[in-house]
Amino acid sequence: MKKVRTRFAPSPTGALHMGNVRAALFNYLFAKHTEGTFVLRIEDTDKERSKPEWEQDIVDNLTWLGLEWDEFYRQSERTEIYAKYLTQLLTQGKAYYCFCKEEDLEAQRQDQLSRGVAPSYKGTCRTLTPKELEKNLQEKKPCVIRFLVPAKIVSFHDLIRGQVKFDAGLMGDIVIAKDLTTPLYNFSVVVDDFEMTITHVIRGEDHISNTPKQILLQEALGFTRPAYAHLPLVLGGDRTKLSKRHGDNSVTQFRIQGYLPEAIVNFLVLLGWNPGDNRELFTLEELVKEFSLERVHKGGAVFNPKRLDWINGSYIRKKSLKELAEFCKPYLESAGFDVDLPLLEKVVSLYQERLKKLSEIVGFADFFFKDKLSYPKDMLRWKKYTEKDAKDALEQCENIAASLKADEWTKEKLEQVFLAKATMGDRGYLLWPLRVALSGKEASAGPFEIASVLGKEKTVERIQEAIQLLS
RNA sequence: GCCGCUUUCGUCUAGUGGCUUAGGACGCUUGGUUCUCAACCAAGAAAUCACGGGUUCGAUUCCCGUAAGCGGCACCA
Repeated sequence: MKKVRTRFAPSPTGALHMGNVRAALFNYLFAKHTEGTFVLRIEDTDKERSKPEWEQDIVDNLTWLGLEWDEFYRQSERTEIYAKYLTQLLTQGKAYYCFCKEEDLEAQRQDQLSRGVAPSYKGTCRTLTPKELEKNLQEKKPCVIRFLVPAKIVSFHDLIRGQVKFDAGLMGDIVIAKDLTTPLYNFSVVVDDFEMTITHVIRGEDHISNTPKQILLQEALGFTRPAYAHLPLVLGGDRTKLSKRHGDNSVTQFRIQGYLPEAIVNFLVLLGWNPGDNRELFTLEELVKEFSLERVHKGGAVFNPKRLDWINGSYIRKKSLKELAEFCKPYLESAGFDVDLPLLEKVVSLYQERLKKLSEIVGFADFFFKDKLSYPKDMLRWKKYTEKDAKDALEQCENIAASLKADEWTKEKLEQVFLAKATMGDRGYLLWPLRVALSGKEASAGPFEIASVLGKEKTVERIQEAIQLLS
């Protein structure tokens, strides 16, 4: 059997977004599943809209996600190849120059639309005589190159959808290039997929109506036809195609918020695919082993951020403390804290199971890095107890803390000693004010956990500050 | 408007004619644990399988319509 070759072909006209990544991922998985080749092809034929920084964004994020490509191409570097095939079509009479003005075309389109006909080019320049053509070219009239679309029914087998049929007679002669050195999407794709011997074209469903155009072009050029698989769309909450309207869905944005690459991959693969059993969590390697196009869905899937959070949280819980500390460090630093890694490891151990995304570490654990805490006095009071009770509890804490030796300063020992020595109604009587005094928050890790990380000196200091607040 | 695709709990989905009183996960609710928040455990609510008609002894599963939704209809990709 022929070796599988797939490609991910983004255009660098914007940041890589989640919809793109899902397409990239499925191409990657399908190729790697059969030990095939995964090609990254930058489709930068649109000179105005393509920008190097967007290409960089694509490259960086794919790398970060672990979707490494085996071959890399840039369409802007392949103009001679397109020119060659363009000339071929022109000389064979399968393509022709069109001198129609854009505004005329637009008027035509509007007219067709209002009459309820499918808008398509009528083929005015198809019948230009050689003399007219010569004259127009000599006068350097603005023109484009159109493909003479044969009026026939095009049908193809889609690996996900089965047989799909289109009537090419309805689409009119499409523009395939602005000139010999400026090919357009539908043309460059066909040439490249052939030249790069792509065996499987796996792309979003939004390309399904481009497929017949590309097939006709292949036939005109004498190319072989790759297999097609059109993926269901990734949708926003309103069930329309995921786009800027739904907010910033760039990979970079998710990365900044502290989503892990393995979580993004795991989340995305489950949008339109499943292994057929109840498993939910997969590594990229497992996915490579399990993936198959047969199990890909037909219907679009809504991007559900809550589910991403859950998956991300479960990956965060799998990280070692060392890794997690390193991941969290930049967030605290950009919040203005000086971060010592060994300390951070301890801090992170308290919050590992609470984090849904790395950026949350700042809101959870900032109090470990602050010199002075600030919180309302009333926060120290717990439920039925009074401020006086809180003060009493804290004074007991101060005494107990002061009595402990430095080498006894562990979570277990602290808990044991505090609970044994203090006189209290219920645990909350002591634990709530102590926890608030140490963290300045209504929700946090337990007071003894915090104290063990904070150390004796800082713990006593914060207890005293709380007492003062209550005095 | 035309062409195409799609349709199982709010969401992601299992399900390939009887094993289904339609299963799992996220989210949600309640309880356990508990000083709080998470995590964890347990329980619960949540889908007349879009609708109508066939085929069949029997349809979520097969066929045909209808509806709705979405996608495409560029000198963007």
